Amino acid sequence: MTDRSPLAESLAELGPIEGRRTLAAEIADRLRDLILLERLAPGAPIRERDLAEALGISRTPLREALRILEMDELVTYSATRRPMVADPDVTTLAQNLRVLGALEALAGEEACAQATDAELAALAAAAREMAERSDSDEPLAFFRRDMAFHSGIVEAARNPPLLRAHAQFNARLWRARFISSRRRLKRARTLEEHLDIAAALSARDAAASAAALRTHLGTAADNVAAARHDPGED
Amino acid sequence: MTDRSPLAESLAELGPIEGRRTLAAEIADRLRDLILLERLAPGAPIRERDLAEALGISRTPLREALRILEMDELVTYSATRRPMVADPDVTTLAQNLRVLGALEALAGEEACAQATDAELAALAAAAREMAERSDSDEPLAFFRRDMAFHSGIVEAARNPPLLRAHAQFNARLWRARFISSRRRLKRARTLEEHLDIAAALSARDAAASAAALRTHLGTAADNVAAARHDPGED
DNA sequence: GTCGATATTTTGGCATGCCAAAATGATCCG
DNA sequence: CGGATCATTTTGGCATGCCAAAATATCGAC
Repeated sequence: MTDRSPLAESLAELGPIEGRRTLAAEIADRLRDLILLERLAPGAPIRERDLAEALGISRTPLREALRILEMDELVTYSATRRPMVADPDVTTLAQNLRVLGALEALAGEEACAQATDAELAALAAAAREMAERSDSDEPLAFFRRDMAFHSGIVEAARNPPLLRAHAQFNARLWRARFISSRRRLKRARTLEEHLDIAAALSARDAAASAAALRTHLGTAADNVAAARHDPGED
Repeated sequence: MTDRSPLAESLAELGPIEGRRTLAAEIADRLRDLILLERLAPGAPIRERDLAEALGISRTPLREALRILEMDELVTYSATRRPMVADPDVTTLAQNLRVLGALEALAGEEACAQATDAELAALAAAAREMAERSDSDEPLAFFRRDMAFHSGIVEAARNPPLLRAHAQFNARLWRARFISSRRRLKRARTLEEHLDIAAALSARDAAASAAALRTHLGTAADNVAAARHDPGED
């Protein structure tokens, strides 16, 4: 590190100025996780005072966090401004899924032009590994691999705004996709499609990648719809 | 209106419960306009106290509004959390524009399936009218028609999440697109492309609509890049 | 005169408090 | 009893105040 005065140095050690985050952002992340994992049930009302106390913070940063989650559509407000955990219906989920499909298709295209060979190889390896472990993997582990594969594609596109938008829509759909993923019905198809996608990417065939991703997201939409109509099983 | 008790009625008249909005949301909208119209200059630091006072509100709702605009990427924060009006570079604008293109392409596809004949006719009429008025229109009026045409397509898709995402990205790009639109360089091409889009939509040809919108947004990207490299003129 | 240390001011983050409006519960009349 | 009315409590919205950290100004040494 560069030379600094004794005072400046001691200050630097105690208070890192880089990458500081606000409580609100931190809380938004925590709440996001709680919502995705259904520790906060969909449709459940959110009482600011209680939740703030439970989190050990005051209402001000909590309210800012709720604003963030409102933009993410993970928290909605009643007509009388009472906040609650979002609980989108099938139609809304399908609409979001189509947008996600368009975003991933674009990501696939851009990844063909922007990704390094190493990245594409890693994606291909991930798809292969998923296929091999398919039977042994626990639902959550399988699902995480699935999500990581998709996120990897978007990262490879090297388009930060796209990455953020993708993360946003992905979060909205996380729960629904996880639920439908637990029912192993179409795992085989999912895995095939992943391999198709990886192949198209490795060939740097933008059109094929986009097409493969679109049909894959279409499959996801079918799965979500099916899971909603026929809840039980797992 | 339905029968109500005298008391309930008088209360209803004074305090409309429907569609209530918060100050923060209101302020976010106002600030959005101020940013888009450059009454708040790109890159300018935002002092919460001053701005709150200027708006006649306290810092709390202003801060919540800034959170909203941060998600919209119209306000950014320095490493030390000092808020300022966003000032995206050309690369970022191009990246956002590609996302916007993907969103509009999807909107075009869905509009082909969802829009009413009347909506499509209105879009075609709008494109035609724009072409006719092309020479007489003031830059701002021309630009507003342009934006309205695009928004009309997205509305016709009847996909609320898509509509919101589109509005978000559109806002990010508003300034840049307006600036490039003022330089009338490629008005003719813009108008042609609008007619192409309208034609594809009227034919309810999803693939053609998507393709036309994509190339159109590509043109927009070129225009933005050109305007940045060669500022002056108008 | 310039650079660096230190004092001062400014700024954003968070907590607290108050208020109006909505939700809830008690009450009274039919 | 049932339903409307009124009292009570709860809740979210906003303003205010305090604090720590960053920015700026001040000063001093070389």
